[in-house]
Amino acid sequence: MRKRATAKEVAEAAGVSKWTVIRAFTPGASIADASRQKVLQAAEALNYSPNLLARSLATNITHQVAVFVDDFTNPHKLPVLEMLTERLQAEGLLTVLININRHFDHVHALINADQRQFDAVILFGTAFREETLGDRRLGRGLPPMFVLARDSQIPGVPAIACDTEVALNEIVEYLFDKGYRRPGFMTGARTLSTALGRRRHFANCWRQKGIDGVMELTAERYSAQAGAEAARAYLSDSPPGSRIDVLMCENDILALGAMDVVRSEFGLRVPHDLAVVGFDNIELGGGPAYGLTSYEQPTEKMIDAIVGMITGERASETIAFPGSMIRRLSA
Amino acid sequence: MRKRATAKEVAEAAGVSKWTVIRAFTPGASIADASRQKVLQAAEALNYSPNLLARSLATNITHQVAVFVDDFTNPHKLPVLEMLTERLQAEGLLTVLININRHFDHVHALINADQRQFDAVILFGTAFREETLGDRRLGRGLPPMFVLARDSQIPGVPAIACDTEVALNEIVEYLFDKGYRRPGFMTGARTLSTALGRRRHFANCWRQKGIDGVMELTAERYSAQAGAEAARAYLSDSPPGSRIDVLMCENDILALGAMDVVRSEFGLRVPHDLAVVGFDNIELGGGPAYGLTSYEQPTEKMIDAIVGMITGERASETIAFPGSMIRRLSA
DNA sequence: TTGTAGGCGTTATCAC
DNA sequence: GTGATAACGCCTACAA
Repeated sequence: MRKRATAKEVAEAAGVSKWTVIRAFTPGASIADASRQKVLQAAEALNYSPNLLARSLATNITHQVAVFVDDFTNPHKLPVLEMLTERLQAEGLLTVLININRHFDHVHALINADQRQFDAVILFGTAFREETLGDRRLGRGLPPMFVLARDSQIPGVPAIACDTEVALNEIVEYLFDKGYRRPGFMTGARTLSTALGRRRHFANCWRQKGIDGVMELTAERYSAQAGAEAARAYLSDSPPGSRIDVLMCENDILALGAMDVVRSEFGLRVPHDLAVVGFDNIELGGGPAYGLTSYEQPTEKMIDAIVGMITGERASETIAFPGSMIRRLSA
Repeated sequence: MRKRATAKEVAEAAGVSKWTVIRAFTPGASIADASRQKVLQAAEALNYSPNLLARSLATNITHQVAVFVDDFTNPHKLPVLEMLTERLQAEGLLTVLININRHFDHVHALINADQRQFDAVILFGTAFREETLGDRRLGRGLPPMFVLARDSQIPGVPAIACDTEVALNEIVEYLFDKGYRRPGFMTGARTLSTALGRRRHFANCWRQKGIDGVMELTAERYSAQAGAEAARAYLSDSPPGSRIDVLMCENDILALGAMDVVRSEFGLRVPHDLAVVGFDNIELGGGPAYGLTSYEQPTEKMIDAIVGMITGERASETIAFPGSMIRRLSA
């Protein structure tokens, strides 16, 4: 059976009151050195350490942050999670990773996060409509929320993301300079607004170059396989002469799947017959097997910002940072 | 300010005692239907839901499981995390993802997990020596621990993993049948026992085939880049005639990095000049760009087992499940 | 510097 | 079926 020593027990062993024990474990509390030593010694002997659960109940601070994730197929999530957990831990915050799926939806997760008194909720690459919240109002009951690596659909919920407008401008500028004139854009279908927003913006950039009409490819999910299927469907339907000459994909994992099909199944050369561009700059896209031209999100800045907002060192507001274009051989 | 309604407030609003409110939210409690309705109505109005923090303090059950991870470079971690969180959530358990690194080591994390009263700790792909525990004894104070996807170094801590003995036998059998005779094995250096154990077992299998001596390559970490460096170092030092003819890597990500170097920098054909085998069967290894022969861990069984042990539906004991060989073109 | 009351929001258990 | 008392282990405030 699990049985932890309590402050009371330590107090008895040390011959002081339990409040003195508490003080010994409270940085900056006024306590005599002699008492502190006695307490620490007794605590050591009893293997005592404060019960953070009880502390949280009393202080209303859990030092836990929920991170909602609904897409585990993009390898890019992993390094971001690594950095995020590290920074949060450096601030004394632990990360509760919550898998949003069919059986456990946003509302469910949010109610849970509320009941557990998490200090904050991060929507990492996921979002929901304002209506989803129903009657529950932000600011009362619900923990502060933030959207990471995506735009926010919910008024009052700040989004910390890469500046996609700047990114797409830079990408299109680059592609135009390279001489590409028949662009296509592949989205992962799942979400409406974000993906469609990006696609629309991509199209706008081309329009400013005098090029109207961006071919639209739609993958079923965000995975290499889905990217492959979408590329296959497109190439099967389009005769060689009428095809796009550059395909921008919403993220790298789609791009790699598409590239597989382009090269292996249709024998096309990348970038000569069809150029491919991704987004995220995942490690495997950078190797010689793909040499994928991509765009790197300013992950570090984004995480610094969101952690600062959670700790209160920084004002909570929507903000977008510029990333950097990664030029390789695929486009 | 966050302010949640309490059972007491609901009680006043509903004109009952707070214990009746609690009963209304306790499945299977004896309460009159009329009272329950009154309570639920009042709760609805006040937006009340039970405070799980207080409940945990009183019951000594947090419904939270800590998952320790110290390597975020292997993309294979992501789908496993997805399945693990989903299964845990299905059992009403949330996952606290803890990043073990220089600034936050196992001991630190374990003390924290203890203080927060987590129901269990999963060491996912990571482990430490028994000595690390110091004086703290298992079974008293510390939450129950499990090692996932790796062997356990700690007596009393069960490991749930893929049966590497069976796996390596099958792999070597396959390679031998294919005609390979000069094997090499690449480990990620970091950990001693597990990696070295695998390498030793790999060597044993070959010895049974009458082949002594397995070339040993050592990567600095588990990443494509580290795998590439290790392969580069080896190939640079070994003249063509004396080289191994098959390279088994401890995981896919090392294998992909190695394959990049083998093909692009040294112009060798895979598998003709040098065959490559990985472990984990990550999505990107399966595409035409690599066609990596690999070995798939029985993730689902492993997770079912560990979740069963945590919930107590299953006896806690070390167990290894056989996986399945994935034959592709790289070997 | 130290001790005391009272409270945080539940649950367990017993009396009515 | 319902109410009440005593925990759970800590923290904040105030008093000594």
